[in-house]
Amino acid sequence: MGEPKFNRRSADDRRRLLIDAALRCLAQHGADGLSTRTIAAEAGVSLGLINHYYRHKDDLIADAYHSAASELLAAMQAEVDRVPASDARGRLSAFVRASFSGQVLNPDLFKVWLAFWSLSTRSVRVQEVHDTTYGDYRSLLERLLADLAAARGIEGFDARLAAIGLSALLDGLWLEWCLNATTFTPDEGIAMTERWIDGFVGTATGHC
Amino acid sequence: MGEPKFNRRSADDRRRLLIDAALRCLAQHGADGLSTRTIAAEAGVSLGLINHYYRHKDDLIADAYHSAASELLAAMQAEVDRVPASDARGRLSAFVRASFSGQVLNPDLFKVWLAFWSLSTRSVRVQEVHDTTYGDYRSLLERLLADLAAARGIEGFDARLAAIGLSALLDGLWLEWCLNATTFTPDEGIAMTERWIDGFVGTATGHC
DNA sequence: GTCCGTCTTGAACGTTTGTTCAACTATGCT
DNA sequence: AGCATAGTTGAACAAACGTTCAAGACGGAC
Repeated sequence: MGEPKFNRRSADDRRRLLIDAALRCLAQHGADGLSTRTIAAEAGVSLGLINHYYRHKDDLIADAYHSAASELLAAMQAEVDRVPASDARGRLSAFVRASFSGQVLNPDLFKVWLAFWSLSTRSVRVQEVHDTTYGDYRSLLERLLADLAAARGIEGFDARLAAIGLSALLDGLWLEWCLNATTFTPDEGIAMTERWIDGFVGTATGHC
Repeated sequence: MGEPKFNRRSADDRRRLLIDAALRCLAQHGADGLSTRTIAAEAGVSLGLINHYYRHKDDLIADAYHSAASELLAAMQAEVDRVPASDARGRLSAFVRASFSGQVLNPDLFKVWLAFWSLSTRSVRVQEVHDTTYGDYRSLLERLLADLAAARGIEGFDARLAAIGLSALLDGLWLEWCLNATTFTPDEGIAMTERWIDGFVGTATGHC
């Protein structure tokens, strides 16, 4: 007669439910407001279920980090792929534009990442997730930059260093904007980054 | 006869003692390991003393943020001032070198800043400290960049935007290195930043 | 030497934390 | 229909948290 007190789900469904709930909690309350009880309430399940699927809270957060980072990277890649491979410069611009879109330039997302970074200094599990996902992120940038250098016939271009510099500039602008959104506008951020790209690629061979 | 169980100190001395202890705790254990009991133990005082000088723990952290940021900025300014004002480019290089010195490029310091950033999204008190200290930081950079542009006779130079970009690049490289020190060396970071400066100042007028 | 003011102490309180586990129940199988 | 399995629950636990406050002790004033 009465409604069932709970439904049974597959392990994959449950894990996704818990991960999404954890990400919402992090976005809302930051790292300090993230407790097993908060996550359970947000997911609409009982407290004990979390420890049934994750031995420790940190394991869930590591999974959430991996999920969020993968999703973000996939979204960036999709934006890049809207531009044909023949237009190497345009693909790079698509990446930059995506980096300053409302989905990324978001104080809530910043709170989530702050929590991940904090935990990565304490948990090797999270540290590993960071290393792999950030490596993928930089690989994408490196490929885009190398393609551009190749298209312009630039030789001896250090794509690795360029990718590190560009990702640092993007991350730094993202960081500053999330900490205080009044210092500059997203458009100014885009202009600054575009200029960096042109400067770096333009002077890579030592001439103009 | 016996040693006194405690010594009385001035309010300023006590506050400094507590601030330094809090900073050491943050460097060691990060934001999560920071409790009033840990700070008290590190400072060698009783638990109650903290709440005697600071109504709330966040007030102590805000004070610690202000202290650490001021000290860091003063150290940077001192390094810059070792180069004569006539050498605008050299002063900027001194700032860059100081940014990649062992004192700054330090995972322990990173943990401290992570805690400050996390708290700044929650406490208006800490947010205010961030806004003022970061404003000072960017003002110094802006002055150095404007001096360089003036020395080179560049007109229409947007020092504000340049300072934002340079600080973002520096912060981004600092962030990446602290999260994973194997991706690039400090010297590579210096080279990248120097190149950014030359590129930005060189192309500011639109010619080579 | 004694006294007073206040700086300092540490026990105590009420929350909240992560984790455990015995009990319960939905669900597929026979 | 009933059984076995396993997904789910929520009470319980010990530990740690920030904060309060009455009691204690140092150190200067007299």
